[in-house]
Amino acid sequence: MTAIGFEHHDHAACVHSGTAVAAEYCAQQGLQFTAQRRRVLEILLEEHRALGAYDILDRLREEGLGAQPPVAYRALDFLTSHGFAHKIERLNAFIACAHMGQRHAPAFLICRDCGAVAEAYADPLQGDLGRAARDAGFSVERAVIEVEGLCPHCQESPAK
Amino acid sequence: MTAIGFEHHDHAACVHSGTAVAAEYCAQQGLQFTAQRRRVLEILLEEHRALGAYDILDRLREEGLGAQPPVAYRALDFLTSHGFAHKIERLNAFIACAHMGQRHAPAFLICRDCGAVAEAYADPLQGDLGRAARDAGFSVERAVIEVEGLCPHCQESPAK
DNA sequence: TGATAATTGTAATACTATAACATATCAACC
DNA sequence: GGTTGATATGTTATAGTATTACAATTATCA
Repeated sequence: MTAIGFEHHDHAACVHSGTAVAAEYCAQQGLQFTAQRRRVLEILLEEHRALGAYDILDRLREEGLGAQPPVAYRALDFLTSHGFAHKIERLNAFIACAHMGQRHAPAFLICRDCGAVAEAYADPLQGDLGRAARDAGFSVERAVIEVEGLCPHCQESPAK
Repeated sequence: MTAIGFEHHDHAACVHSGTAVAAEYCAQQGLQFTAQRRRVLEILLEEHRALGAYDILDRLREEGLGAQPPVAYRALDFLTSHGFAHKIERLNAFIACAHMGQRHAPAFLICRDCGAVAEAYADPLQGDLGRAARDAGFSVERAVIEVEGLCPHCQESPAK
């Protein structure tokens, strides 16, 4: 599995397929894929970058889909808890999942110059980290793995 | 290098040696290890857990060392930028460095039950993550690696 | 249809962090 | 020792992120 996020691609297609996968999963699991939740996922897929909860809230407000912070946070909680989106802790921001429907332990590559975020995969139980956890007798449930640096494009021509 | 944080040990000793290492390093580098900065590091070493900036600010206030948020944030910026403390992004909190004076890429094991945090080491350039970064042409400068789960103690007798 | 659970609307507030600018202190040089 | 420029501190105000609490509505299913 390779990182997704720095190369160009067909946005419309990933918005469509992303929401379709989420809708399908919700139908199977008896989850309500409501208009608000769907719209927030669409916004994340359309923007294809990490957005703050208040950026999303602004969009919802414009569209008359909700005006108060809990509206955005609830939808984001739903999406993140079911793996349709992820929170980037380093940025206090959210991004649509790039591997929708696949079980995965996400890791993120964050460009400090242009802000682009790519989603990769990294098993937290492998390598140094897994060894340290086992040595400490720590049972791993979830991992936040976020790497900062420069994306290929910004190494050549800095955005700022 | 093994994780430090879940086992008991001599606090007074680590407060003393931690500040000594920081003081020595600052002297060598021509950095000002001021009373405020020293005190914040001492507080972090004494508590030996992740503290929010405002927890620290409360302590400083009690001691008459500063009453406004920038006081705490500035000291924490100094300490984190020189490796004497680390920010735990997942918790929006700060913890004293457990490997003071050693060059290292820290990783953290966070117990979701009791809140204890252990510091481990994990080279972000190894394993899946390093491979994904290289494949994407991404140059890594810094990594946030924070694992959540249960510490050995809370696996046996949950704190909550 | 009625009971129950899940979702949404809304106001208020808590928590986290920074900008901006004035004052004070330090370090280095004359 | 005093001047100067850089660094650090004091303080006010504000920006940005997130949650609590409770009322109203909508969905689900017996």
